[in-house]
Amino acid sequence: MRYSKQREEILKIIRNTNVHPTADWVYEQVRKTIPNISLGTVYRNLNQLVAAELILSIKDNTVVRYDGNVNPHNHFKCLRCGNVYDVEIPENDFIPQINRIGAHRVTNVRLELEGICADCVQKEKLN
Amino acid sequence: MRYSKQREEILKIIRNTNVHPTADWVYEQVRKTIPNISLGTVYRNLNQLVAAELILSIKDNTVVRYDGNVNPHNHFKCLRCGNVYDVEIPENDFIPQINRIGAHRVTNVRLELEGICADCVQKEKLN
DNA sequence: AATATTAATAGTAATCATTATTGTTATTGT
DNA sequence: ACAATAACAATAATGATTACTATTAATATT
Repeated sequence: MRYSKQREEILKIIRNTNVHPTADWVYEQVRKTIPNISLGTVYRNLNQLVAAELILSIKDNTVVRYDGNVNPHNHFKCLRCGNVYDVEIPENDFIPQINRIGAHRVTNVRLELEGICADCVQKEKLN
Repeated sequence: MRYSKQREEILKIIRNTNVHPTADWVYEQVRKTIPNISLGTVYRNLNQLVAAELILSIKDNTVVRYDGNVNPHNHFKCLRCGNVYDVEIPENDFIPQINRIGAHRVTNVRLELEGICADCVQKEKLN
């Protein structure tokens, strides 16, 4: 993978946010510094960065979101505001029980959490 | 929701399979008995059946799959053959620890499992 | 440093699952 | 039987993503 300023900028943007951006959001951001970048370039580079394991991709409904935090962790989606949060869960607590599901060999466990985030819970209390 | 033979047929098809079909698969099946049914009708009815909680929808990569089993359960996807299996997990074992993730209020926990299914493990041993 | 090689780019067209639209048909209440 | 309207078939539109093509730029080689 040879260097390009487009890819460097895209990686920097993803590492400097915690909003789990979509390709389109990244596109809007990177256009501020590289105005004539192509949306296709953003998609291609996001895929390359995922392949190189420099970022993670998470599927949210119909869109793909990206995450600069490559440490194993899970996600919590707020059903009210739509934000996606990183959550650390001590996987050891429940993974062992999961590895023997029937006769299937489990290699990958993803926990998807939904609910109301702390901010929205707070706002709810104010009403 | 008023009656239609199209919806009845779609529901029957989903209840009589365990392949977690896509909209397109359902469309091909239902065309055997209702040849001039429209793909749009299949999509609209699948959405209505999900809203009525008569079936479940599960997202698999870029497509949506449907499941006639509405009891709480999780899914295991085989990375070799692509099949999606229902798996029953005693949720009680790990859910309690999860409900207190930070200050977020968790209402929904989905566990997505991946690996090699029993059939593929078996085939692997034969080689 | 100049040149050759080819990955990466910008711009745009194509794809694919899904949803929306429109005119017609079928179900249900009166 | 008839009116009201949910559901239909057919098809157009949408939106996220990928593919294509000619051009540009990063790295290797002389």
